[in-house]
Amino acid sequence: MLKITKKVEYALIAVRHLQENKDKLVPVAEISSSYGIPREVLAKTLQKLASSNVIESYKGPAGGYKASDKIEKTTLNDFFEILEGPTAIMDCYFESGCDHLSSCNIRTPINKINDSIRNLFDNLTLADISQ
Amino acid sequence: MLKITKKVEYALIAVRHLQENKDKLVPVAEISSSYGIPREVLAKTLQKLASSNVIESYKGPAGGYKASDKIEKTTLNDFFEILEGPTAIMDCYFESGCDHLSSCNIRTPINKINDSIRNLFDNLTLADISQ
DNA sequence: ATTATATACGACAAAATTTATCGTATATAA
DNA sequence: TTATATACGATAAATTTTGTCGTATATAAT
Repeated sequence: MLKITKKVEYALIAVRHLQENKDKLVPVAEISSSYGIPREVLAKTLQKLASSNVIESYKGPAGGYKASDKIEKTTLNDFFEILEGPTAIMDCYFESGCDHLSSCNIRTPINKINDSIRNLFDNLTLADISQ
Repeated sequence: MLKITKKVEYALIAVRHLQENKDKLVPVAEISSSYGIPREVLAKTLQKLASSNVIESYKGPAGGYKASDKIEKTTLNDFFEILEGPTAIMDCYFESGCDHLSSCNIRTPINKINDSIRNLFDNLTLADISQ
């Protein structure tokens, strides 16, 4: 439990690779083959980061991705939410539809844990964890 | 991702129930039926907490569980690890056997995130999140 | 002693989620 | 026009989580 997904793992690998290759456009295939990541999975992941402007995409031959200016200041919370949706240790924190709400005795604990984690990830940027 | 498991959810519910019923021994069936939790799953979960002395167990008729003295001071990290093993956002943090270690470029980020989460959970007790 | 009730524990099945693959469309530099 | 790269939805495979079943052990009450 409390694991990150492969998507996020791949995204972190890609981001670091882009940060280390700021001078050029890097195609998905380069990252995919360098680290043994399935190409299509990585491609979709980078598409999400691109549509949120964490990275920039360029189509066509000699195209690829590059880190955007925004990348350093992106918080872990934003990064995770771009890829996986709202950060929450239980779905009921965001979704409705719990049958047991009236008898639920862990609302306070769950909220406290959630808030602590969100606070942590809101205050850690991609730059912070790279050093 | 970063979800807690049902096991942990059930354990939290049970712990809170025991804390609210310190005057008696509570059998699994009581908690199981009160909150709609599968009996066997809850039973195994409570067995783990009992063998780690977070709660105390008593067999036989009129037996059941009760909160131990230790319960208030138990950290979230200990609580989670009793139920789920080591806290880590990626398996490679504890296990060996990664094929890509040499080309791994996210060791530092993964370690930083992990350490931050562990630090958070080491400094939050069951008492802290209940208030 | 016997019985009823409760915890203890391992093996396995079902369900849900994550991960990977496939097919097609679109943009663009050469 | 062609080759190369991103964009995106549908579906299949793999893994993990969740739940069930069967059996053993302890103990209070009769």
